[in-house]
Amino acid sequence: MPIARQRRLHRSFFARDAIELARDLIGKTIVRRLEDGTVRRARIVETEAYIGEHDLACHAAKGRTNRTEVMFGEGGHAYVYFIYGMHWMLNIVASKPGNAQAVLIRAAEPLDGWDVNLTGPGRLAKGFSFTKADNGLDLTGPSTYLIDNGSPPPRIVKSKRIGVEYAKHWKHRLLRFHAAGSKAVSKR
DNA sequence: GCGTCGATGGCA
DNA sequence: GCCATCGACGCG
Repeated sequence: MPIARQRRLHRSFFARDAIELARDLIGKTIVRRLEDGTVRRARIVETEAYIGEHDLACHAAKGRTNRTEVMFGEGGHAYVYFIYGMHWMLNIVASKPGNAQAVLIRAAEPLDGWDVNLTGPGRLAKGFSFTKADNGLDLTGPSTYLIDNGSPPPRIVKSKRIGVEYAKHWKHRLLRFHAAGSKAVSKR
């Protein structure tokens, strides 16, 4: 058995359409170094694509505001927002500057024996301690980044995005992706 | 195991 | 007023 090569994901990986990025992020590993030096890692198993100002489920449909500003910027940065008065959501900005797309990270499987529930976007952000302070964070930087561990990509299942009933015809689009067979996929 | 409901604050 | 959610609760 050859040893799988660990490859860091660079800017070009993120500077693509959110649909492609959302698919390709399944099976990739998030790595986050905490202030005390601890490293936490998890394998992404569920994502959703939000594909621009025309997508009524995408926050960028409201135009360029203080909240959505980072989505209009360079791919590979974190778009972190607060919702329901208590939850933070981690998104990864996709595409090129001016094209406001992002991928919501909905669930992951903790690695290295880390005992935490990362099933659902609120729990995932909480587990990794993503907050307002991380909005705009470069995810190709030293503290938080993604890697491809070289393992074969999982079979991917497509479905409708969760919680976007308000988005007119956009609610029907199959823009949610998850790894087939993972027990860590959010329940709904 | 399921459906329903309340929490709680930023946002347009 | 709504929301890219979660956990608690009641059911029988």
